[in-house]
Amino acid sequence: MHSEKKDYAKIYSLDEIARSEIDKIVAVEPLDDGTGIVFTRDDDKVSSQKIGFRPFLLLSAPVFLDNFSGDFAIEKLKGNGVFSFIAKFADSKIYDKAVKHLKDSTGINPSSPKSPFRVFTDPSQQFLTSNRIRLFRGMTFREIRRMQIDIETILTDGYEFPNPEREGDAISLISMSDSTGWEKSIMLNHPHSEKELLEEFVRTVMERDPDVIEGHNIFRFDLTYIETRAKRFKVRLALGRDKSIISTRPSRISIAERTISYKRFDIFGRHVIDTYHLVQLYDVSHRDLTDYGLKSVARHFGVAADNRTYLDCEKITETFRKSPETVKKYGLDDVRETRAISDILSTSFFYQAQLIPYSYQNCLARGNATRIDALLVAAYLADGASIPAPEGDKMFSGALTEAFHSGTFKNVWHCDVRSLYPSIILSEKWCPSRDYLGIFPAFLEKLRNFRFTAKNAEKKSSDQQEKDFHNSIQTTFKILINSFYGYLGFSQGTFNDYAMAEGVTSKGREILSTMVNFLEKSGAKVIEIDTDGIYFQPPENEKNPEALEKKIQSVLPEGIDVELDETYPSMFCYKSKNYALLKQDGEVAITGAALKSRGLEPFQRDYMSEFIRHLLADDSTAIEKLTQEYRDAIEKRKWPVAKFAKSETLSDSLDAYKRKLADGSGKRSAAYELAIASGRDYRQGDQVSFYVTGTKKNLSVVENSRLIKDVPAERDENTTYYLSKLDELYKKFSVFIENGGSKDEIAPQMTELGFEI
DNA sequence: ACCTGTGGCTGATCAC
DNA sequence: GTGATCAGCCAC
Repeated sequence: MHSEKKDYAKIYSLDEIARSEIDKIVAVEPLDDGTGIVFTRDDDKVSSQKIGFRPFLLLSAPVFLDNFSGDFAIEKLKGNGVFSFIAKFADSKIYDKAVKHLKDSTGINPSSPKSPFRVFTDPSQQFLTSNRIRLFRGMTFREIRRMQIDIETILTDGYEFPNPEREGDAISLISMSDSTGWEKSIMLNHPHSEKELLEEFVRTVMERDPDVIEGHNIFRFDLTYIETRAKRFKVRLALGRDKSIISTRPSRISIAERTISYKRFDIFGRHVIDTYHLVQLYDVSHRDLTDYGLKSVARHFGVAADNRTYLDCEKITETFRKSPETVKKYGLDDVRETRAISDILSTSFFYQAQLIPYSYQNCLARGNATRIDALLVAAYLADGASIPAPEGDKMFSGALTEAFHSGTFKNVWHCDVRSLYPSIILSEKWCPSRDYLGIFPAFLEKLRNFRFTAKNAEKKSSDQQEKDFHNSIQTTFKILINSFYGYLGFSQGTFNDYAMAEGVTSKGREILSTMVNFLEKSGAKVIEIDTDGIYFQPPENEKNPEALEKKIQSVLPEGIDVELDETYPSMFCYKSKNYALLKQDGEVAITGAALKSRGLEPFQRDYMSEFIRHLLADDSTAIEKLTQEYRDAIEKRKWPVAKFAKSETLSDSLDAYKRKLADGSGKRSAAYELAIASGRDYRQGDQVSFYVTGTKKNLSVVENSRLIKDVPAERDENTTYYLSKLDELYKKFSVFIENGGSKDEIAPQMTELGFEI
């Protein structure tokens, strides 16, 4: 056993935030008979126990259930929350009837903001909340058993993409592995038939009895495919811990501005995790992945299998016929990479599930603010306290951001405030207006202290495994801490508080302004600011960053900590939120949508990146040479067409797009039109890569574009169009080329920065 | 059934 | 051509 195990509970005392009456729970399954099953794991042994489950709902007054007959009890909750009565039902059947009764008798939908009753639609949330239990308490990530699966398929001759509905397609291989290092391949013709292959798969899952099943794109591809084939061969996919069949329903996950529809699979007593979702969630905050494919992501995290073979769908069919062993190796590489990616990305969700009353699978599917809400509401109910209703949506202002100067600058320093918004909330001792127990600030403070402990433990630890463990905990708390501010402005947040949200951002603007004013007074040249950070040239006589940090700190309020973390030989500032930095080690870091957006064609991104590199090095000759090279390459079609292809994500389904066009609320878009014309099953969230054809400089892109996969033998990308794009870029950035100095563009005056120090 | 926030830049379409 | 509007992506 690792030492991390025994220390864990003591160091972080998660009980202070949410108690769990039972340890080492790996899954819960509420049933409809007034009980629920709790699965616990002790090393290799999984046990189950039945405990009571009385589904509940909240009411503003008992009168709403006066005419409802059924086995239930109403209790009064303390405090002044609107929902001050809790109705507890004997079982879910009665509960469901009561919900229907409330809807019918009042004509009000419980999800409407003015509803006099509140229901929690997630049964596992109710079960965890009402029984005061949480998943995984007292366990470390390596103690649960996670299985990875991946399938390969055979294509019917003449087809490019797999389709389980086609008679001639088939699963050729199921590759499996788990967190103990166990691996297995089930191959077509080894069990003889595809039916036997599926049966062997079901047997193996039940035998290995994993708590979690993972896969890359497992919802959209692997499980969907397996399900369809199993139906065809009448194989029962009895993968549940109660031998029940895997179930599905349409669901959605929202990741940043995108909402991805997917077919959700649920397995009784287990969790299904898609690393494809994990990868996209990760990319929201990091924005450093080129694409979300398994191989490319594995490379990005440095976990790609050694001597990996790369095969596309058609190749796999052919290769499988000739050399099944090659495909077997390929499949095992896939599950190993999936496991490695999940090791990195799912850990923080595992630890969140120890606090939040959601199943592990739901912890991933729900958003940050929703998870915080579940945590806060559970704490109130655990205390027998009434629950307020969210306040109505209001607009409020955010952070200060501005580029005071544009051009290139030598010797640029950066400072920022550590966790600005959480620090403001804590140092001001602010509390959301309806949080009468003061749980919001109390939890925020605890989480901050836990994180501090975890960071120290990580630093002190010499054992890599222990270091990783503390780092996962640290990251988990960081995510939760940062969600607290956003929660204040969340329209569905039970304790949302727009005035407080505005107070936080306003104080943030004041603090940033104080810093800017101080720096300018000291003789620094402030270049760019955003929310909590400042890029500036230090005062001429200032050589010591640490000394300056102390000076800035001295003008800030108690509890607000500034960090002068880096100095750069040179910076190119383009516009607000768009700049490039030359680091001490020679690396160039580019920030901002205008300079590195994935929406740009690769040739534009590459050109800008090199242009900026030369700009930072003051090398105008290289820029001229670069531009000439690019012109030449475009004219003579020296690059693959992919270099000119835009990749766009379809944020709507094709049907939704058509509907918007039809009712006049939408505009035509090349990506959607091409997706529709292709006849392929494009869905919301899919990527479309296309390039512009034709010969004219100005033309309608919608009417002159082609999918990248349809490039004809005779190249037809519109060189005139792309040359003009290059010219525009050159024009846009060449104004910043100047011999030996910075071209200082218009410097908009600080208008809102009226805080004197 | 699902949902953290605001601020900012750019290119494409479309009405004028 | 020009401005308004929108979608998409990004910073924090």
